[in-house]
Amino acid sequence: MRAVLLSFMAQYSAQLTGIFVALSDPTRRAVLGQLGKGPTSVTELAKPFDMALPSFMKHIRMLEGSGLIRTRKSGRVRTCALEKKPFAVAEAWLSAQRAGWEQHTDRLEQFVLAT
Amino acid sequence: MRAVLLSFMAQYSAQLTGIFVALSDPTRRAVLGQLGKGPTSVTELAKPFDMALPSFMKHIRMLEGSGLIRTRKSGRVRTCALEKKPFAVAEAWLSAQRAGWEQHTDRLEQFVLAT
DNA sequence: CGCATGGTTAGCGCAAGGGCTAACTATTTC
DNA sequence: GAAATAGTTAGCCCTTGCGCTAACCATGCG
Repeated sequence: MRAVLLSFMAQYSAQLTGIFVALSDPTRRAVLGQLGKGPTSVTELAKPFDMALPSFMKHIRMLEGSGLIRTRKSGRVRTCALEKKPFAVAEAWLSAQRAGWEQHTDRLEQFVLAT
Repeated sequence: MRAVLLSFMAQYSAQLTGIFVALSDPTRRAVLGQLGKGPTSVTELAKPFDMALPSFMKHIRMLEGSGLIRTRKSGRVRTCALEKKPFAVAEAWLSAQRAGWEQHTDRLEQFVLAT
């Protein structure tokens, strides 16, 4: 029961870590901004950046690994699309922090914030 | 004029990078959660973590470097306190993304998101 | 004064991040 | 079928992140 909660927390924390790591690079943030306009192929996405394709692909893989984008290959072209849920996860953590500033009363919340 | 905007964008992007890097570590997130309850000394903050002090201090320095906390030493004890503005910066970027999903019309916004 | 407490500095080790080139595979397209 | 296009794989380099120990101030207290 408590073990279940702890395991949930561990996964949640790992997911948060992945998301924030992904967001911590300007190239990846720019890619996300671009994908906000709609699904795009890798080569198309890479165009604005002065970077070799393999390097760029690492960013794509990292974005996909964190769940921030979804990717599908049809024919020889891989198309990337935004995945919106992880953004909500990040926003939720931030607003949980904010919530913590105001009231320091809820014990479960304290446990969550502290883990 | 345009150069000014570009320079602003560069700093903004660097700040965002710093913030997300800082948030991408579980220990640092936990510290922030703790600091939500009020200012705390380094040793006090370090207690829950099975980590040597110098290692822990690196996290503190990184949090301070990103602007997420403020730090002041009086006597032999260094006290850390939350700095709330950077949280707003992160939230602003996330909500700008969200805004980008809905309408792709504002040209300045596109420029901002893409940089 | 002398010792405990709270940080700090220096240096070391390992893993991961972010970039590259070279070479290769798998589709289209002409 | 040959050549261009779109990714992929492998391997290398260098920097940074995150942990450690050992040794060193600096302050507070008995």
